[in-house]
Amino acid sequence: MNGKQKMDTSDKIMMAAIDLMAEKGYNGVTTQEIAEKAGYSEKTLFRHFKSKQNLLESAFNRYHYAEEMKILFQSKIQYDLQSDLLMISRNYQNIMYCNRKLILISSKDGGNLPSFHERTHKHPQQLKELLTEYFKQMMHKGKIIQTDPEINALAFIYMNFGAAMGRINADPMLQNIPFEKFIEEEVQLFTRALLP
Amino acid sequence: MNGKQKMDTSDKIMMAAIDLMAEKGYNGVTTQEIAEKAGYSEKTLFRHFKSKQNLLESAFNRYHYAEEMKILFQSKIQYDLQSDLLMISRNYQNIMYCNRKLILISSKDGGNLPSFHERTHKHPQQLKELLTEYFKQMMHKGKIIQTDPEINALAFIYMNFGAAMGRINADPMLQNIPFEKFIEEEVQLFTRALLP
DNA sequence: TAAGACCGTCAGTACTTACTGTCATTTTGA
DNA sequence: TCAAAATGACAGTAAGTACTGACGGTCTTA
Repeated sequence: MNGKQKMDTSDKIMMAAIDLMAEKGYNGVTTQEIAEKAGYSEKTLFRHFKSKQNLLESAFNRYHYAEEMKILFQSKIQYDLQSDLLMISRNYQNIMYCNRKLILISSKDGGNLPSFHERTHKHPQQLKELLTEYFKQMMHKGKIIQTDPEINALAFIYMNFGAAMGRINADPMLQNIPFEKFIEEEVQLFTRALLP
Repeated sequence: MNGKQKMDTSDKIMMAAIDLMAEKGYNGVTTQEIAEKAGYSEKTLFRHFKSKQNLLESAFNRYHYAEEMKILFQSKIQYDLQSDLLMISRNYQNIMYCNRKLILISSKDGGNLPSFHERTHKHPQQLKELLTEYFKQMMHKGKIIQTDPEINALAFIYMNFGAAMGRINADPMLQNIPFEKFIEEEVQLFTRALLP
């Protein structure tokens, strides 16, 4: 097989699948529709993927963007509250935006597709632990006030999660505000709340 | 028709439909399954609802809990930041929790079901406007610092939205923390950030 | 030019599923 | 106790859908 040619076809089909499934859900889209959107016949779709489920799994593996938060924490933390939170928030939002369509599919059909939910819920858990540990250290250094570090981490994550979902769903509430500005102000709000 | 008896049957079927659709999505559940879960035959389901779509719409109308945020603001605001935010947050979380299954259905199949997305996105928009206006007034009274009231409103809503989604999806991150405590701390964090 | 990789068309299979019709049975209320 | 209402059992229809097989065409490459 040529490789390049086949890769192009597979890619087009996978992207079409992601687009349509993000919009209408796994069960809301037919293999016929996916093939048509990709510009191929349904037969070709099944020549490249052995089943509809296999198509989704392949697409997920191919286009799932995962950045290791742990490395980020180890390498870029400066123990300056504002710049650290800004760095974390920007990276989180970047990951969420890169994976936005997979996130939509996961939120629609996560219950049905087995390995899906697991992989989309491992990262947040890790982030919470890293962030909790970070707040603990900052408290120990006397750089932030004494508060529950776990709850602070949760609040920060949930605020970022809410904003990410708003952006993904094109929330009209966000229309008038540049997203980057929202992130900066959100971080500043947190900073004011936690600085001694 | 008796009315009472039929209402019981209809209710059971609607609740079964909501339960299953919240779990597996509109297209992931069959009328057969719904009827069985409700304890009736599929035929009876179609005697009470003319179609699957009609069943969902009826269930939505019957069980959609809508509290007027506007009235809440008009009657219960005291212009004390901490108690006001706590009241707003508790009410918001209450509405989200009452509608949790409908919210799940809406997030899965909102794209397909026409009138759905509209009705689940009108309230947040109104809340944002009320909250923005509230922060403006608080700034004018000198009770909070000078910041962008719209962004503050957004941040507060998104943090609450994120937490609500976490609770709805039984997020393991929330396991160790009583939800009410999280709400209180979250409000306190906001209060510290905005008080002069 | 010949072989092979890739694709389209079309017909078709097997299964699911929303929805209906018929008739008998049970439940309910006056 | 009787009539009406509600339900179940079962068979069946029509449409949709994932997936396959057979054949022929086109394009690249050696």
